[in-house]
Amino acid sequence: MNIKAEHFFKILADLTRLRVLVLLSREGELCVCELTHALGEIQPKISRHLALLREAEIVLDRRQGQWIYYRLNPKLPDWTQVVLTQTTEGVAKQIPFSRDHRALCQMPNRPGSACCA
Amino acid sequence: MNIKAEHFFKILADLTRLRVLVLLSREGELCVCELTHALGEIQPKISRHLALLREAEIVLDRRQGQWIYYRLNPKLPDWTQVVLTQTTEGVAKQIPFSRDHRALCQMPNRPGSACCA
DNA sequence: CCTTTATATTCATAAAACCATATATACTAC
DNA sequence: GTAGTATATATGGTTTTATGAATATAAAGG
Repeated sequence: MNIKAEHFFKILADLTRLRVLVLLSREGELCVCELTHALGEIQPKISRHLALLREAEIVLDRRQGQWIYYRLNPKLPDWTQVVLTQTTEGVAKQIPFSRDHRALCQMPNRPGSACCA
Repeated sequence: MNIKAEHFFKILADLTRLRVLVLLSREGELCVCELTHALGEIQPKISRHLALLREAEIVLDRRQGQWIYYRLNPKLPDWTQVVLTQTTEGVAKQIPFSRDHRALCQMPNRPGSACCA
């Protein structure tokens, strides 16, 4: 696959999308309602940003019943994978990224009742 | 030093700034007229983007006579350094980055008469 | 002083990005 | 079928960002 560096960074240049990517990187796969709860944002906002990530082929989605699960695209070019990994590690302990993770773990009635490590 | 991930990526999310950073990463230090020639852009445009990079503390500048030389800030956080390095390696052979480097090497009357490897 | 060269900044405009609200679609269960 | 939940998209407004053109500043050399 092919992604222009400029476009790749444009996608990362928004706090909401960055928070989504950091969470997906830590958790592997999350549905829209989990992301909405973790970030404390309204659902259309999350969906719009997920659409941008999906169009850029940075994330993949799959439907399971009424839920749609998103995950990082494993076929990203090597250098973008390193960039994403480094970014995730670099900011995971900072606000608001650490708070997002905590909120996710405390989400009630989480579909699939997944549990954060 | 302290730079927010979101802001860092906003800075990288512009093709002109990315070209400047890739060149600086390869060459170490370049003055404004070298960057202007290498990218084939008008001088105010380059200066404006350099100002943004300088304000974000991603690059440092030093005056030498009538020239002002720019270089990457060595005190960037580790993760941003890795990101920059990976980006540079990832795009160095692609257009327009490869072309910028060639244009720089072919610049006539280059101050300091530096020579690209 | 004046001229030339290098660099920075200001200004007005145009394009892009983000947002909240409202609405539409899709699935599930009855 | 209807109701409820999950997700997506469309609309209109506001803010941000990039741009070219013009102008300003600073150094060097007469």
